[in-house]
Amino acid sequence: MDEIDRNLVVALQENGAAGLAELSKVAGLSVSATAERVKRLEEREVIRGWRIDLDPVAAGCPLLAFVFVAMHPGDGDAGFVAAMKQHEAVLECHTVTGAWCYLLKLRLADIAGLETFVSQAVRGQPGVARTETILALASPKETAILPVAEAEEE
Amino acid sequence: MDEIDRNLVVALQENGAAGLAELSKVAGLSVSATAERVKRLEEREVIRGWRIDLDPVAAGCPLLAFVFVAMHPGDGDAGFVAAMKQHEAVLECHTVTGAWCYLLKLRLADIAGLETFVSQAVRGQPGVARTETILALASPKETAILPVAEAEEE
DNA sequence: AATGAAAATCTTTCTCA
DNA sequence: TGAGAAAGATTTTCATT
Repeated sequence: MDEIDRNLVVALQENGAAGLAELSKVAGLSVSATAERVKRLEEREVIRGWRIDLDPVAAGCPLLAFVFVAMHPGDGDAGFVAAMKQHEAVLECHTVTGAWCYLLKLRLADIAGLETFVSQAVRGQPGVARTETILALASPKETAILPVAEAEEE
Repeated sequence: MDEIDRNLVVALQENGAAGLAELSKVAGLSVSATAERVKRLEEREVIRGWRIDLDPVAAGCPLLAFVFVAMHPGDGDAGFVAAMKQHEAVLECHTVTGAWCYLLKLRLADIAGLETFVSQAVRGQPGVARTETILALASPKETAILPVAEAEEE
């Protein structure tokens, strides 16, 4: 990750459909050298994949909720984590500091779907002790674009 | 958003670099008809943009934190929201139900950066009454791939 | 590693249904 | 709105520095 890779990655986060002609200007390299750079970023899994930014309303999952989960101590959590990974509605599952064990980020069609999901898919899991559900009423900002640190050689 | 659009969007969420040849198989249409479909999905802003999935460690922002923010009543929050939108470290800013006003999702380089950011960029904002910071210790799942509901005509 | 040009591939446009 | 073919653009490969 030198300065050129950094510039490429910043440009591709804004516009993943940018062509090599455009990217070569960003990189200050020829088209073929730029293509080689992008290929190596993929090989090193700095770029893990290519995605689209999809409108959640159009996708039919306008409801955004966060769910804190506390587990009974002692029981392993592997089953719980595996279950969360399987559900499409679970966009994120983090282990967290503080009073709770997990924080989930969910996207669902509506409140009825949330009710069903939390009571069955989450609270139905073995080991779950308590949950707390928080609804997002609005999202002034929601991006997957990461801040990219200044270049440090790798 | 008919069944074909839905299939296209599901395929593109998995692989945004899929070519029209591959997508036309998914859609069950010719290449040109598929190209027209994708173009219309962009025009209708169902597809809002093209992105890469970037490794946060390689990007230099391995630390993930959630920050709850309570505001003093009465003061407008427009300034706070505008400030959060400007900061790259703030990936998400949601207004939420419950005891807090906002939930922020932050990505930063390290704990020192988090300390500085929360005390200055967040707690330094006019109107902020209290904050609570939660660290993610691990993220068994973190995706931006949305669940796409069964087709409903638009 | 990078360049420039040739070759291969993919996307876009256009006509017709 | 879709299919197929031609035209145009882009990506990939390769020889060279």
